[in-house]
Amino acid sequence: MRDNPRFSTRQRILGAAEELFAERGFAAASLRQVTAAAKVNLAAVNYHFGSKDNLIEEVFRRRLDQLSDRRLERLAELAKSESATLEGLLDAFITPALELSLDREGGSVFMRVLARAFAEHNSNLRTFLSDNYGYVLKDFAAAFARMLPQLDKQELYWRLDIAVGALTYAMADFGMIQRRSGESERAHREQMAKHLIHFTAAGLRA
Amino acid sequence: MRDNPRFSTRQRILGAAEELFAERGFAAASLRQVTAAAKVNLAAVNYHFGSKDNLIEEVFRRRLDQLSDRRLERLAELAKSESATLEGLLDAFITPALELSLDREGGSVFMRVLARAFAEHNSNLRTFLSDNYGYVLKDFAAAFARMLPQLDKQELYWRLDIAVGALTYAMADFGMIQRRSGESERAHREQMAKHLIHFTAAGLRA
DNA sequence: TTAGACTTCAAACGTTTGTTTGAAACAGAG
DNA sequence: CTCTGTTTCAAACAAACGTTTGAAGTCTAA
Repeated sequence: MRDNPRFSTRQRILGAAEELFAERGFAAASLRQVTAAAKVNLAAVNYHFGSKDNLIEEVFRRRLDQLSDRRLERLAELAKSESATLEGLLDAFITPALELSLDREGGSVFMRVLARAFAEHNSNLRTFLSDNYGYVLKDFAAAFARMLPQLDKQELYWRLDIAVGALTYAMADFGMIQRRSGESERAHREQMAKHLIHFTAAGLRA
Repeated sequence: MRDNPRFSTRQRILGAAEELFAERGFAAASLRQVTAAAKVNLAAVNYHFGSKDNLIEEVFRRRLDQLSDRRLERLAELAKSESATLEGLLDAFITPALELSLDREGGSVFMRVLARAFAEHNSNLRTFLSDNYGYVLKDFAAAFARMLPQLDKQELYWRLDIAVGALTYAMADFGMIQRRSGESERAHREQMAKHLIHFTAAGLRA
């Protein structure tokens, strides 16, 4: 999609920006690199998005609106059913991210962009993410609290913090484990999600 | 130390660079910002380090040489004693990092720089770190393999990957948990290490 | 076919970047 | 003191940055 003429200028810029932000970071990826990769004119960024900062926010918005909705849908389904487990709750959080990362049009790359947002101590970006998507984490935290009543608030928050770290790091593919040759991207990601759920569930319950 | 005249120009630059790299990233922190914070002349960076890239490597070298040595010392002590546990092994890895992060001269900031190195897909940097400090992770991985003989190689590597993610994220203080008012930095960090060991040990054993 | 809005384009704007330069200031040894 | 090597300094370099401009091109509806 990065440079496919059948997509609009807007979409091509978003796709190229996402890839370059994941690869080089927000500051190091220049608009000239982005527009060259997207095969559009340099001025198109400021015409369609107003500024580089707005472009960065749009890159997040395009994916996070859908991701947040899917996560909350799964959480709502879980709340209705009587037989919710800790693994099910983790699955509700992880599977939408897994599906996004398997999206044919560059979804996997976005998870790296998202992890970069944690590394950046950029307060504008953190405020934007917290203001617009913080309620998702809040809802999940409440569900975890109900699932693990034996843990006091402090203890729970410590463990959720650690779990989010493991999830973020793994979904961004920062680790050392490479996809085995002959194994599909999908199979690799599903393996990862499986191990992630198993590991974090044990850590949360311990 | 950042601008304390009793330290050498070289040390002041390293200190200021470490802080700004942690705060803004390697690309976004400019040499002019670094030299201004260190209260030294702009040209001093190229005089003492040759280039910005060399400066970045030196920021890592200054801390990682010591950190790696301490970790391997603890690992060697553990290998001698007969009563090694999984928690002890995790402690051998984490405690040196904890001590570094409590170092009065900006050690805590360095853990954020280290976490940024994971987020950066910069291949020069990754090669530098892997070439110079990869043997530490290798030695620890072998020790974990001995400690968890019931896990096959694939399973073990998945879990270690996830554990390293949790550790990296937590030690870099990327999470949401804030130090409670009235609690010392040391007490906060020690709490974190305790939870980290408990959580990861459960995940590895699960 | 023409009017009007929307989109693309090459070129230029003023800043800021990493790096280099050559002279000035400093240190310790003879 | 003078000499010598080391360190600091202000100034300048070309290159790259985000952004703005006004004209050229494209499309739709009348």
